[in-house]
Amino acid sequence: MNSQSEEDYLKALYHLEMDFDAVSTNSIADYLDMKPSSVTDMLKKLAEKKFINYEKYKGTSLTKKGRLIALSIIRKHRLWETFLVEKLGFGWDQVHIIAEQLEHIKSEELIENLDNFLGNPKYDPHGDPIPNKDGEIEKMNQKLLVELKASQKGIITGVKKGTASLLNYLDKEKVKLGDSVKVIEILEFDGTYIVEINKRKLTFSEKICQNLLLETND
Amino acid sequence: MNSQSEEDYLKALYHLEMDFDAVSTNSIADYLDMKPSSVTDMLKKLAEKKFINYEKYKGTSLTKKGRLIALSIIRKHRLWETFLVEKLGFGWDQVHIIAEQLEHIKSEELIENLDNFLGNPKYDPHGDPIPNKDGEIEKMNQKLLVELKASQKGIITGVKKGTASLLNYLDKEKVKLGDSVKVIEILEFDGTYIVEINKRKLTFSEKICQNLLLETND
DNA sequence: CGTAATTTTTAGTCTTGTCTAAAAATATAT
DNA sequence: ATATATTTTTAGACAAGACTAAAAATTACG
Ligand SMILES: [Mn+2]
Ligand SMILES: [Mn+2]
Ligand SMILES: [Mn+2]
Ligand SMILES: [Mn+2]
Repeated sequence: MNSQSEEDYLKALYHLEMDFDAVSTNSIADYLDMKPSSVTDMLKKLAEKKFINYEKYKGTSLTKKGRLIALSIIRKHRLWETFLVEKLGFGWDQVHIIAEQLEHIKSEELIENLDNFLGNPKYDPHGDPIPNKDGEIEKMNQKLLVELKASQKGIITGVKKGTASLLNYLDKEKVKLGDSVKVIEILEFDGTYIVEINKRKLTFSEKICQNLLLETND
Repeated sequence: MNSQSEEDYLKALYHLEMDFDAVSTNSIADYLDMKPSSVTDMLKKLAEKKFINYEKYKGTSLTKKGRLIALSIIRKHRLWETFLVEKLGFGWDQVHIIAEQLEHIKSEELIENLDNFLGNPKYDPHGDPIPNKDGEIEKMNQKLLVELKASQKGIITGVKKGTASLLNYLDKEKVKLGDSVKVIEILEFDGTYIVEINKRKLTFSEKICQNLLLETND
């Protein structure tokens, strides 16, 4: 069984991976309002348990195992928030702190019964999608890279149909699904994108940008 | 704010004070499945906070302050149990462990809203009275079935602690909380009770009679 | 490039809540 | 009443999870 603290770290990791390219020790410390040294200690523990990929000084990312745990906590959090608003009459702005505690209650059956009681809601009171019990979560905003403007970010989720060769190209460039992309600059005269992936600057033609799918957070 | 552990100790103290006159270090250790030395440590801390009266080697008792905290935890415990049974469809015997966690969620407003949502119930699914928010709790005229003599009557209000399996048995026999019981005959040689419930004759072993709680009118 | 600034990790401390082993106090029984 | 048994407390250890201060690695800049 994972501790409350471990669960909060994994959840933080999940949210930070959405918003920023690299998840740094300091960003976690900021997010959780803790000191970076405390974060380092916990990262070691989570790496030991194979919940994250962690290399000293190199930042960190969730493993599949870790992501599933994070999603199960987020599922609980959002179901409880829904309960608090729909059934107990709380305002949408009051429920987060309480759900922060309720999300750690241990009982598979409890959360499935709660889900059914609430009528298997798809979204929480803040409009965020509720992951299902297998950790599947609706992709909120799937966009093409070409739709992004300079400084916007996204996570690579796939390519458009009939463009398998693009996958090969990405592979060769060491770009994988799940990698974060940040638009650095868009060249005006031919629509070329300069982007940053894994701290490397890459150049994508307009055609590539028209076929590369991203998940964004707006 | 008190820790989960402190709250569990205070609740244990409250329950033990009901059943026994003096609350010994060992009885608390037994109840909470901990070592007596750990209990001593915690008793010092609770005494420091003025939640208990404690003198080395002399046993302990709750102060008014401590009793109020214990009752507020018991209130939460029983309201959550009621929620789990009434709204989420859990059985009597499944809810205690989950409520053991839920009772520690911190939010005054949460518990008041839950109380209203449930229609301000007076009793939990085990027939135990729910304290109000001022820590007032109904004192029941409760007896064990084994204390009744032939021809006496009572209303089933619950079972003693740690006898969840008895609840299952009663369920199977279609015996519910609130049912009236009349003692028809007590077999002398093994203490078996023949009782009438809902116009049906049932046979209860002595052990069952030692664990079945009734409300009587004397 | 080389130095300065920043980030991250290490080393060591603290608190909470548990434990074991042993000592001290109290209770029981001859 | 004294010896024995039981209960309770003390002393010391440990794990989790936080912190501070300082060292080490990385990144940024002149
Ligand atoms: Mn939380
Ligand atoms: Mn939400
Ligand atoms: Mn509890
Ligand atoms: Mn109960």
